[in-house]
Amino acid sequence: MSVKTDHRHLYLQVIDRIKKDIEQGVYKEKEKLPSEFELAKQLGVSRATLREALRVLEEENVIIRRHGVGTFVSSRPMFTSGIEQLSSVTEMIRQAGRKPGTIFLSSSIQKPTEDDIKRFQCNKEEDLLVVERVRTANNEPVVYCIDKVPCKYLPKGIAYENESLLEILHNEANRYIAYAVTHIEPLGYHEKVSPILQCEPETALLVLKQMHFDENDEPILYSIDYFKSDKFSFHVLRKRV
Amino acid sequence: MSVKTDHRHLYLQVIDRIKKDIEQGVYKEKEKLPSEFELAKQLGVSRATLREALRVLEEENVIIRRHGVGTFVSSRPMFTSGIEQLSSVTEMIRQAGRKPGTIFLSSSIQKPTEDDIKRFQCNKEEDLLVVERVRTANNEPVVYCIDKVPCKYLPKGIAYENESLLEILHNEANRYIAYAVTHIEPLGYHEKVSPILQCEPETALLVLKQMHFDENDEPILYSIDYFKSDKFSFHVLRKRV
DNA sequence: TAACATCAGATGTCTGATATCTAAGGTGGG
DNA sequence: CCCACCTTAGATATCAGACATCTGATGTTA
Repeated sequence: MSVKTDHRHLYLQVIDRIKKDIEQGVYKEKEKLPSEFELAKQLGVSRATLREALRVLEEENVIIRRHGVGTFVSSRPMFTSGIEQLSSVTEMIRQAGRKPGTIFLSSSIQKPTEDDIKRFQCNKEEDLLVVERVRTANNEPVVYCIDKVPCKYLPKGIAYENESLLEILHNEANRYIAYAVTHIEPLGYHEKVSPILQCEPETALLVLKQMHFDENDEPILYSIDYFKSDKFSFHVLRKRV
Repeated sequence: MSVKTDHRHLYLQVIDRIKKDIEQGVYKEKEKLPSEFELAKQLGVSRATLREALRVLEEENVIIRRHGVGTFVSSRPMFTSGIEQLSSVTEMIRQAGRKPGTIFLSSSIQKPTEDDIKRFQCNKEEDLLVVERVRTANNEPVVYCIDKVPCKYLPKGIAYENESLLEILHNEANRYIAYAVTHIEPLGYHEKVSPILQCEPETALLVLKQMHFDENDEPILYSIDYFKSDKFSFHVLRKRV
């Protein structure tokens, strides 16, 4: 084990450990895991804690459990990718093995629209910072972004040009974005955006409109991202209920 | 309690019970739930079982737990809707309060393509049933569907025109679709599909390409659905990892 | 008034037990 | 030889009760 102690809850560490073991091939697809008793002993945790971790992994479709039989690695474990996972555009580009970049277009202070007031649960006099950017991969424009965030969440005199907004919110304002509700729309052609992204006429756009919340469910950031569909691909795991 | 005993696992019943209580307003948004000890006593289960249920509910963003403080109803509990939930197109239309219908275009037996072989893990001589349909809402075409399913999963001499494919697979072949991996793409204009759906030139399409699996992770059904974007809206809850 | 100490109550974790399910193997009658 | 039934080992499901640790509130003291 490494020297640095992990202060996160035990069951989370167990989840990560098991995921890592599956990814690294310690347990292969469809293979049976050791029994709960045995696995708990190996990991040095109680069976109850191990079971909480397994319950989450089952929920995430990483493993399959059968009463009286055993626990198996799902034939299609899905850790990564997937639109359900919230990651910054920068991260997506980097994971695709490209060099991320940003072209800064504009930033302004605006009053909220009717929809903004609903979204942020704010009053109509509150100031919003609106930032307009183009994200590039290997210097090629791939995403057009508009971000709106109430000024009260931001420290004054920050250079939005360089850092990621998520990072500024986290580091400077101590607001950690925990999840987002994302609306998905297709767009054939956009008078302003399509030329910016140098889209061929037949290239459609995928629009993600996202309301970001922090751990306390406070609405922090609203963003609209236009993705060039020939450069990005999204997928979702859909479960029957 | 009802007479019929519930043979599903206890923790699943607890999950449903708590969800129902939240939906029916027994516990309101942001409200604190009883302590685990108290709640377990109320529900007549052990604390360990209750905790497994709470762990899943936390994973689904229905509740928020804070060590040493308590368990709270999320301010935005999301049971329903959302693209992560796998439901048939018929169901979507019905939930939107419209009358679902189907226009049957064609069905044929085809040999699998290269991609199909990979998808279904079948050999190149296996027969696939390919069905082509248009789904309507209040008699207006809204979705164009192509479904591919290996013939071996289907009984012979079935009328695909009327029933849902998912239902046929469930009732006749005893194959229950448990989940699907869905790829999302935008499409500006499709030479064949756009006219069928009577799309205005500026109306883009959202394409969902879905590989459906049963409980044993066997690939059963591949479908491509073209949604008119002005009639359908999708959203996803994205969590940070 | 501000920093510190204490305490109640909540979630986190552990231990060890029993209940129930499943697959496999044995056993006997046909 | 085969099939139906029984038994059993081993796995997950659930339980009960204990202790550990964290958090927020309250009280105390310099």
